[in-house]
Amino acid sequence: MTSQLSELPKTYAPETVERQVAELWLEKHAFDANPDDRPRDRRYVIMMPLPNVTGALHMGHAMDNVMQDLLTRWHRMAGDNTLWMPGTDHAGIATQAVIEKRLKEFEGLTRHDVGREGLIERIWQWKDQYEKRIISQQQVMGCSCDWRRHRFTMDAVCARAVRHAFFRLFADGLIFRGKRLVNWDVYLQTSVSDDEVYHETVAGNFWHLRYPFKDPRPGEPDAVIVATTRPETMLGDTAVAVHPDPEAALNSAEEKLRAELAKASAKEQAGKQAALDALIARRESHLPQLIALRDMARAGRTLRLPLVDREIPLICDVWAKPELGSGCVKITPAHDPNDYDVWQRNPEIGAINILNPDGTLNQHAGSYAGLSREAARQRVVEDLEQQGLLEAVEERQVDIGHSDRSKTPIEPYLSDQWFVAMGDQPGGVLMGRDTARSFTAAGLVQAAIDAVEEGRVKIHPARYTKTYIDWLSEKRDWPISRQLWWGHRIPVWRKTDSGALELPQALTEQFGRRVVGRLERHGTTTMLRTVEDIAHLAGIGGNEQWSLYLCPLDDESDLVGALEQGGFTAEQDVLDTWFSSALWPFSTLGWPDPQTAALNEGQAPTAAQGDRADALDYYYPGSCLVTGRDIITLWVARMVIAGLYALGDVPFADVFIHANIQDGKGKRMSKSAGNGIDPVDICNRYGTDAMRFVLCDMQTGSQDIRLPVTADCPTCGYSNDLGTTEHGQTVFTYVCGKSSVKKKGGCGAEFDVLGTMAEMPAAQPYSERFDIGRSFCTKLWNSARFAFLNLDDVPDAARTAEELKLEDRWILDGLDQAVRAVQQGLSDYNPSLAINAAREFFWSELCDWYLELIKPRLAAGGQSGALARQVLAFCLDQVLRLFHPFVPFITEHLWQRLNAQVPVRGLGPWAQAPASDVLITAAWPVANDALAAPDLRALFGELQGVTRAVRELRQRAGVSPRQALKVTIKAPTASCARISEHADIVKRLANVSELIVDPNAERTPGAASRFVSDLQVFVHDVIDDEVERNRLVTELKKVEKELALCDKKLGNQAFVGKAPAEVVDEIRQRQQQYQVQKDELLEGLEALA
RNA sequence: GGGCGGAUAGCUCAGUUGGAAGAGCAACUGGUUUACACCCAGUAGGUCGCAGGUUCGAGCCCUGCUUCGCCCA
Repeated sequence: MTSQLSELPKTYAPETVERQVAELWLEKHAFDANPDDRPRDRRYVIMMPLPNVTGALHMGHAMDNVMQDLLTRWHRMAGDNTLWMPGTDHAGIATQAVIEKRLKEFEGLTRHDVGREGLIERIWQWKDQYEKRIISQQQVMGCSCDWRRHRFTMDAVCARAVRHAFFRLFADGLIFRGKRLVNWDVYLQTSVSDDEVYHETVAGNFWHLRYPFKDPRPGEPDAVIVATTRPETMLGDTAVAVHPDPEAALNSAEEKLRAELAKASAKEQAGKQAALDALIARRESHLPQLIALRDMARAGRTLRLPLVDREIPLICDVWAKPELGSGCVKITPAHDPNDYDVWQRNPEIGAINILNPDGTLNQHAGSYAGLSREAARQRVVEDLEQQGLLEAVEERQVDIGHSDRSKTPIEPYLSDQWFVAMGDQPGGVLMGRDTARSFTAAGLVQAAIDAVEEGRVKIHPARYTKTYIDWLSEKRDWPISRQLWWGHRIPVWRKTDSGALELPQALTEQFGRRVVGRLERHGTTTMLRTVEDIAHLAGIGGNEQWSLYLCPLDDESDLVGALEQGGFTAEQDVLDTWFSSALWPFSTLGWPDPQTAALNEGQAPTAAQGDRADALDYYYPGSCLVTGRDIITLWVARMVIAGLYALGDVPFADVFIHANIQDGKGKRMSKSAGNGIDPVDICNRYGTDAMRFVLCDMQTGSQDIRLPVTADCPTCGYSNDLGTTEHGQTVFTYVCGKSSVKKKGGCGAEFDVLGTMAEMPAAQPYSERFDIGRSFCTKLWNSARFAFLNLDDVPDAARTAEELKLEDRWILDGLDQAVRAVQQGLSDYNPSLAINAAREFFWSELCDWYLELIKPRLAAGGQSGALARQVLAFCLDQVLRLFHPFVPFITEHLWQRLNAQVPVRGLGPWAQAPASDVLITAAWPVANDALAAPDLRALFGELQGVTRAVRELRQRAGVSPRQALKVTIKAPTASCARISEHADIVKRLANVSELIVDPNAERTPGAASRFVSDLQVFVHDVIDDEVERNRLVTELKKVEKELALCDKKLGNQAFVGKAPAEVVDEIRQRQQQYQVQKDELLEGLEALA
């Protein structure tokens, strides 16, 4: 009875299987999502967190993608109309920084050498190359995205969405221009957001400077001392501040210290006490002078700022801390965030910007103009010292912000920037204009906070909700301009002039539809939204200065021509990347108008097809956003805001935050750090499914994941643990065998791990963690192989549960429990729980027990064999379905083979397996009460217990597994019949030749014994009586201990009185069982004596 | 400085509302009975970071401490 079909190869070969299966899915259009008549609750949409085109994907992205694919495949099988929307992000600053760096390294050029157009062209080439690479990586990983809908944040569809969103925000008065202190990257010459700044503590100095008063009076101090870590900024000082009420400030500082001292631990006490003493001493040493200075400030006295010889006021402001330093502080509003705040409170002091965009000093720095920051610092210190104005220099650890992009120190810098107003607005903000869901929110951020607090967006794990709310609650305006060339140009034209304001008619007639404006004059802002709004512009005249900002909706020539004709100049800055990313959940679906979206050739339509809804209507709002926690504030919050603003509804109902992948040292994997590994390398080495299995297994929901990485040296083959191996010339290379821990071997040759160093031999990194994934695939493969050897002529007859044997019903019950657990695990965003429930069933129940049990039935054939084959085919069918979302390739391949051999499966109407030509769209298994057999679990468990006891006794006695044994079970009379009935199970699995069940059995000489709850198992003729006696003594001690524990508990009135009845009952039963075992043991010992 | 998370077997990690401490890998012992040695059977290994507290009962709840990491200022 051999199969028509060829036998499966003995080992699983992922590379060929994966290729075939990928082609099959493509051929079946299995990833395509098209609107149909399925209702809203039967749709499932995931918008991919768009990877940026800076570089290729690493294992962290692999985790993100696999999680999304897992959910996508699960929902697709469950019958949802499922869309997984792929795409890539232009990542303005990151990408431009990479290209500029390469330009410098390989060609020695700057962006100014190649020009705006030239640079952008180079970036597009880079983008094309890496986008291709990223998509191919995702396809290798099995991502089942609808590739026909792939978008890029700078393509025509997304660009139009950006223009519309900007236009609408502008018209609503939510976009404004203002002077703000920004983080200035002097290398890239752009502002960077707070999120793009990292802090490092470095050794620095604290310089104490002396500023003389302009004309001190007798008895007054003739100078103040201020301290700074950046002495060159003194050139931009516009004031010195002293606290308005130094005594009160000292009092409150003292009170606070006393409170801390009171609850300080013994260890901290000494330090706190010293601080307190110092503070009290200051009252004597500093307070009188600070009060004098305060009075001088109130009297309007001024100081002479050294070096530039500028007169600056002494002012009162709470930023000055009487308890620190001299109690006075220099104020540099244009170059320090705190000083900027002081300026906001004291506008009369003004602000002086002393920096050029490239970080050199400008004309305001007098004779220091043209110097770099570093050179200026040195000169300023020297000159002050020469003039006797340098009081002291302290060494000090200084915290310095660095740009994440260029790795250079950030300079706080006052400049004009565009912002989105995130806070509450007078009159509120209309959200979802022109939609059925429009509503008015207090402000953009408030709408996003409400959405989460009201549960319309749920974040998993829930604790990240706090991160989201806390960040948003600050309601900070969003700076959206970037001084870059790569990105969406800010669509604003401006003109600053005085006198009459006239506009070309081509502009005025488009007002409200294609142009809106913002007029600023003498400190007031007027929004120009309609033709009527501009009527009174005619009234402007005289010498009055004004600035008019116009926002055109598009770049059609009539508008651009009119703007040029009117003397307007276009903004040079581009938008923050996150502006376009925020629109991602709907820009990708064709917003604002899916009917007219400018799709690429061959792409799936966004427009309505026949009587089907358009893509935006059908797929918005989406279902789940899957991402890492670092992006909650940057992106998740902004998508919620944008979705609510544009469409009046949240972009997704759930946010699934998964773990980050770390290297062996616990550092987050990233390409730029050189500790990343390419998932494709792992797929090639272990198989894609193996990688996916392990990623799912590791995603437990609470912790980040450590992935120790190894690389075999390409020169000598030595295995280097990259967690301890030392780097070579760059962070991307390592030196074989050179380690921070002592080890032997290695040849000392340098190698590369990412293939980025062309001239260096490259190693392919791997991690032993993926072994278990490969083992799993092999096991699945081989169990299927075994099944196929036995699945010819499987009947398709309807069966009843009563026809089945114990093991059949037991395995179906196990299957049902697994189905429920997998469903629960996936619903709870706990892939590890889900995959392990499935694995446990498949491996520890189906393979280890069921397959072993039915082997004789399969061999014997007949009715019992036919039944076993039918059950086996059904179980295999269900196992493949259950595992498919986790390990799609191997399961699809085996499914094809199963379909060919056993096209019709199922045990009858109560246990169906609906046919499907491809597994990817086969019906997902659902919980089935008809399969459940909870009453059989205890019985089968009892038989497993006996089997294990016999195996253990055999092993302990050193008896070969091949030698059959004689076994007697002493059981309570009530249990005897049911155990005898299923004695075959034990006989088969423990290699027992003769099994007697007897309520009055007694040990025979040479028998080893073991308890299995209330059963006692005797394995005959395997042991010396002396050995058995010793074991019984040991066992007795253990049992007596347990018994004493039970007795103690039950003797405790508090326990019996207060604990729940079922808990007390359980202890009683336990006590009883130990009592029986104790009696048996004593009896046994007596017999041996 | 504020917030969040981790510390459980040699390693990587689970542990649901408090009610006899778990898995995988590694180790050890035995095994090629025709699916699988990437396998099977069996064994050993833990003062759940430390100290208090609440409770009849704490890995889990509360307080403090030690230590590591992340986020924010």
